[in-house]
Amino acid sequence: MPRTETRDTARQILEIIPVVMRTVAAELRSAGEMPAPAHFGLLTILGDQPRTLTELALLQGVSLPTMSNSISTLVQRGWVKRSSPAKDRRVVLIEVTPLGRATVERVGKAAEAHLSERLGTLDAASRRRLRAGLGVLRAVFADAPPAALRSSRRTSARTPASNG
Amino acid sequence: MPRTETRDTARQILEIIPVVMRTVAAELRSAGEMPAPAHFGLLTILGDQPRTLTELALLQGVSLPTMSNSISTLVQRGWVKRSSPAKDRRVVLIEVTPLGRATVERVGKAAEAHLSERLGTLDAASRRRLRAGLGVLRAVFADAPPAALRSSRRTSARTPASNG
DNA sequence: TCTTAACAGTTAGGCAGCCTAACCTTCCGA
DNA sequence: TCGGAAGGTTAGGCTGCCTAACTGTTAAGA
Repeated sequence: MPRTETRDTARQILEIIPVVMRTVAAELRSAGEMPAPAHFGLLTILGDQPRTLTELALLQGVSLPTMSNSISTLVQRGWVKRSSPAKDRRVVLIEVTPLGRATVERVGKAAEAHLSERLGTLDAASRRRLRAGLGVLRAVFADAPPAALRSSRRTSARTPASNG
Repeated sequence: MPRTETRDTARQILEIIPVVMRTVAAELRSAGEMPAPAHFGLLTILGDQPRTLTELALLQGVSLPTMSNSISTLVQRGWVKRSSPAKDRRVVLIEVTPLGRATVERVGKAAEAHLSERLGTLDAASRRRLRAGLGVLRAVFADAPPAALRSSRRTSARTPASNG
């Protein structure tokens, strides 16, 4: 990609993502008993299979303490539960509860309701572009975490360059 | 759009946006003296023309106190300055400083550098899809703020349905 | 076996963005 | 002139994110 095009894309991301984030967060807040946007992906990941804290931190790109605190919040609300396999008592396995599954479903519906208002004005082509673009974003930022799964932790689970 | 398609899009947004947000935030943090992601759009808006606090809050979809605090931060760093027009001394006009402009430029370059690594693996078609999708996101979330510019404030600058 | 290093997670402390409630100042219309 | 409306700021609180420091568990080597 030409340099200027990359620059432009970078600026677009910087301008738009925070706005989307705020909007989504506000809508979830207003919908009552909902997971924070940062926790929704977590519940979705856990919907597939139980995971350890370290795996989750790597997958989401946050530090271990942050993930530990996030999970504590989700546990408090009854959406996931911790368990320690007898095999290796250091690790903590996180599983989603039935209530957690129901909540993901509920959030999906609420988000759909809010979003359908906004998406209503779009033509079919724009909706297709939106979905395609989200797919690329996922590929770039979620499916291919920078240096995850082989970072050296103890300096956080992030890529070295990302440390504050 | 069919109901299930909207639902799916909503979930995609809920899963991906926070990850992108974290990644971008981490990269800006690691780059040193940079505006928070939430402040970048602000500087960009002010690059066009000076604005009042209320305008900025409406455009960005945040409450007036939040905008006031954000601006205080930017003032402290020397990126914008407050001024009161003699015409109406209630209002506060915010202008970007030369340093602020330079910073926007610097952030653009830093973001480009980080992003180009990630975007490097994409083929031309994917890059096009990414840009197109960002354009739609902007149209949906930024260019058409829900009920802004005609909300009744004192209950915040947000749309009534968005209040916590 | 015993000691030590590596590993998984938690706790403590701190920063930033977001919110509502309450407040101050300025403007304007009756 | 006086009271309400309008533009901002301050105070207090929540959450997510971080690093540093700590606890408990496992594994490896003398």
